[in-house]
Amino acid sequence: VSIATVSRVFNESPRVSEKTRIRVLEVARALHYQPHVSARSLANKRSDLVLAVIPMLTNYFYMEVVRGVQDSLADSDLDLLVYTAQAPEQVDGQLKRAMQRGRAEGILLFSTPLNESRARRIKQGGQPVVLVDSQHPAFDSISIDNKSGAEAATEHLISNGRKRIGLITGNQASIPARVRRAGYEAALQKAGLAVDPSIILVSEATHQHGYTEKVGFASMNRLLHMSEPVDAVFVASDIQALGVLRALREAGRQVPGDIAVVGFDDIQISAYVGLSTLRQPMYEMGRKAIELLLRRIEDPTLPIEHLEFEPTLIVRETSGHRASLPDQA
Amino acid sequence: VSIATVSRVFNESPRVSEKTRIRVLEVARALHYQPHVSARSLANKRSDLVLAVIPMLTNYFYMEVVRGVQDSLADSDLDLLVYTAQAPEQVDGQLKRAMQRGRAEGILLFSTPLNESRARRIKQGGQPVVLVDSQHPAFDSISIDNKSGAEAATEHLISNGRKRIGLITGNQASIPARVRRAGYEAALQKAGLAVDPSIILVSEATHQHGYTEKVGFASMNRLLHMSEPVDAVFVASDIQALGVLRALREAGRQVPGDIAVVGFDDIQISAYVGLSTLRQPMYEMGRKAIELLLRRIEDPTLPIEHLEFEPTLIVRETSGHRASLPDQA
DNA sequence: GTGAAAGCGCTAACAT
DNA sequence: ATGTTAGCGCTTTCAC
Repeated sequence: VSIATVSRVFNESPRVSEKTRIRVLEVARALHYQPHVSARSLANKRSDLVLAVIPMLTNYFYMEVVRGVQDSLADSDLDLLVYTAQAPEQVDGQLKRAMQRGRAEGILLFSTPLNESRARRIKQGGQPVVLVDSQHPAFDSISIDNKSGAEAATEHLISNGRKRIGLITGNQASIPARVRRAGYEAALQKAGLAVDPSIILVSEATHQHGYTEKVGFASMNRLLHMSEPVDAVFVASDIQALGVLRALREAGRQVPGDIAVVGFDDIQISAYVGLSTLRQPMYEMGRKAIELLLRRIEDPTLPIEHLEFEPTLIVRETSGHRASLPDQA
Repeated sequence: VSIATVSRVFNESPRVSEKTRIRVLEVARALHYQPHVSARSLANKRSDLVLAVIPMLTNYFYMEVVRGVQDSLADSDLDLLVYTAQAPEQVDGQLKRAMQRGRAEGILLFSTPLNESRARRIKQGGQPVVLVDSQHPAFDSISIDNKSGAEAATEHLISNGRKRIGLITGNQASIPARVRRAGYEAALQKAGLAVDPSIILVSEATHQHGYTEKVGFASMNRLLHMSEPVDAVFVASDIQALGVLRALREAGRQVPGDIAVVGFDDIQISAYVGLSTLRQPMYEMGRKAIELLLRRIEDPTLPIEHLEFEPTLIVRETSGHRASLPDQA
């Protein structure tokens, strides 16, 4: 019963005889011995910890991503330390806290646009970082192709025979909001349809970047009171789309008869209300994020990688396939 | 520029002159010096970590509780380590992993019924543990009063003038499922109504203890095909209630006209579909859980505390107040 | 294959 | 008010 030997046993060193190995293990169990994590990590210079900095964990999108993260992590001996904010403004604080803890194997940073100062601070930490749902040239990232998603949504509505398609989206301070708008406009132009700014409703709200049920409700009502009515709306987020549907219901409009609606995100509720939308492969993104992070931890010299997932169009009741007239745009 | 002094500065010891304090801080910042967490915690014998073992983090209930937990933690200097399972069977594994990490300040164990062997193993760990959404005499716990909630739901239906109230609940292996049933029966008896086993539908499913949309759908259909129809259903979980509502819709029944429905949990979707239900104060439970844990950490000799929250009835559209006939039961 | 000993970066008691 | 020193519990050369 030595001491270095015990260490060797617990680290599965081959340089220990089967006999003593078993003996040590037995005694350890009898004594309820547990190697001390901090001491290990001090001697090792590794922490077995992955940090996740998440705005609004309470969001279905993040939950699902975290589920993927956890599943991936389960195969390794890494544990997950979660820092959540209640609002984007708090992200910086949580990030600082996470970086202070330092010495984590790596950090997953969710949905946080990186300006140069932020990027520099993070680089300085010297820890591997993977960006989830945002991008920056200096870091590995996992994101989704918002533009092509928005295009797909809009094209779907066009091929449904819709002629006047409105857009309801979030605050243009949000990058996804801008990109989704770009995709919408691109699809219209590709189809030779006019882009009419009067039916593009961009939220001015800062709370949640305007991605709320309320904003959707109000925006749809504005759209309804316009002289030249729309026959479809692409709503850049499902949560807003819920408000849109409520406005339509209260106004007595048929969906998709009078007006078709397509959202974005495929949050959990969407399936229940029959909302057509674009699904992001959230779980897969979580798995991939850890994969990227582990790869980077193993070899920090690897070239930076940007993975972009394609959202997939889910057609439900709010945008049923219309008896399509021959398309003579 | 000493060394112990630096330590003192970072631990805000009063025994250091303002002058050197500032000088140390400056140099530290210039050098990007960060105290090493593992070394601290080794010397300190404290880890600044709280562990949470959660089955199915991806569940709205847990998310909300975790939100409360995180908010409470934000005021302290503790961080949250999350262990999630994908299924109750995995909880043991995750719990073991959590206990192995050991040396956490404390553990929050969610929704995990403790048999004696499990309880003993946990006690052995010697760490403060707070049970959330379960109970055991040997540990502090936070739970909700399922019985009185179920009673409230049933009484609400009775006072609505409903005469024949069915019950749809989960697998009786689940304690909440059993307790909610007991509450339902108690309320009926109190009102002098008969308890009819033929309209009490208990799920046999093991997956999620039968708390799924599918099970709700199937159960309601069975209820619909009985000779003596019900005029109300108390569904012991909102997720099942969603299935119930779908079954009703597909059968062309009016809600609450023909049949009233009350769920339990108040998951996020419930507000959108107008489901009457019982809300658990999830966020508050999270905050309280940390409060209890911190108290216990500070003074392990404190008497064990069991906090029981009352769920509150939320009346929405699926159980509108009927023009109530004079109650002459 | 096993033990002795140095050291990981910090804290805390002690000394000054 | 500051420096010196002995651990905290482990890993890891380096001997044997």
